[in-house]
Amino acid sequence: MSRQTGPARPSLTRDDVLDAAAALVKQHGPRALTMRKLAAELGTAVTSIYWHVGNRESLLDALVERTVADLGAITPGGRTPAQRIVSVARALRRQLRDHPHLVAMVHERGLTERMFQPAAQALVHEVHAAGLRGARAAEAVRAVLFQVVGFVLVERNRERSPAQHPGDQELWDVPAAEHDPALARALARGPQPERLFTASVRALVDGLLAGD
Amino acid sequence: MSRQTGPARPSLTRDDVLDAAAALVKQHGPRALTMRKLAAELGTAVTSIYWHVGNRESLLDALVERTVADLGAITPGGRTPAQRIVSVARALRRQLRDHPHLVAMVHERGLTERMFQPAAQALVHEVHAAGLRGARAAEAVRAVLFQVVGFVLVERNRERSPAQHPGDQELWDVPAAEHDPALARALARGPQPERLFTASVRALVDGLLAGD
DNA sequence: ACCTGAACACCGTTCAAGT
DNA sequence: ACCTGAACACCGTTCAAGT
Repeated sequence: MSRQTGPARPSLTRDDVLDAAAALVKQHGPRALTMRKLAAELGTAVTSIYWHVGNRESLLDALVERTVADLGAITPGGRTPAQRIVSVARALRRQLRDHPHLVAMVHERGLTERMFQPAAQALVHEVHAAGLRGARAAEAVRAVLFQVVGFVLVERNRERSPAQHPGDQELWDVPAAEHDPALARALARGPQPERLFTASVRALVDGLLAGD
Repeated sequence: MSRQTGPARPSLTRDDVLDAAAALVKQHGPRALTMRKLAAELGTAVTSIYWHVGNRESLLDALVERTVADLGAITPGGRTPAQRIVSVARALRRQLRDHPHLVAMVHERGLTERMFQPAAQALVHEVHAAGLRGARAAEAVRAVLFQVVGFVLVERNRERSPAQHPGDQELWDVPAAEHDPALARALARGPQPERLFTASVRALVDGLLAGD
């Protein structure tokens, strides 16, 4: 249970701590990140870690901060503004899915706004290009952001607890699909997140751009 | 730190435990629900609780189960199917907001599907009335459910950590609002959840019903 | 059937002490 | 400036023992 990567280290760095913490989180999630396990992994006393990062909470803060900073830009693609908005949403979801524990951690820390700043900037631009102005435009941007983050949160959770207590089949079938076997089948099959996400965002964007 | 409600209790009941647990969660959230605090609150030994509920995890499971069961029906209102779908979404959000810790607990336990069964049934009905069939209908139902749950999750979190690290103002203003002071102001003001929610759901539903 | 205290293995964190 | 062990106050859970 000592350091497994890299050569002998002269003295412990704040970055060493962050690296080891990141590795632990990546493998077993934030709950498995224990100050004591971390110390064991680094081959130091628990209290050394406190000297470098303050405490567990600020360690996690720093970790999130660093991960967010490394995310990379979001560049829209597509011809129409609607297409480009959808592509931003998909890129954002992709980023979040690539760092499975990040969403929850960002979410718990209330850093959502900061985290989605690049995506938000892109969205502002595209929404403007689509002709929305003022409060309507702001609302559209936020609607998409909430949609994406919310979706990924729900989706991530579905994956973590794979066997929903009542299986999808048994849960849906009774009176739901009224004379519509195709609907019944689709419900029983369970959601297909990729399709569902794209369809949802597209519908939302269409609705937002259409006006009321 | 002993029992504060009701008269002397002859012997500890599983329901007593659940009641006390519910009270603790209601006041300070699930994290504050400690087996030892709970025992203190009930005036019993910690180990008695284990006899009645197994362990902390199943205690929380039971708590969620009971709360969900007590939620009450969702009855759509409005004239057009679109209006009725929006009203289901709003009713669902209302239910979730009335039990501030419920969403997160349900979410963590992967009981989302079960929890939204009543709302889902109503949605299936309305979506069908709106003319959607088969896989399209199923997708619409799920899109709305994901939208509502995701929104409430994001929203709840925003409330828990009120001061976003960079304030909304400073975060948004730089290049975002291009020659659109009203947009800049709206972004700086921060979201108005009630309005945003309604607008989002309406847009999503419009988009879903419009077809692609 | 129900309740108890003692004990175990884990936490995060502080602090005085070392180099 | 950096690292250490000891200690504190908390956890969840098990178990043998009581009534």
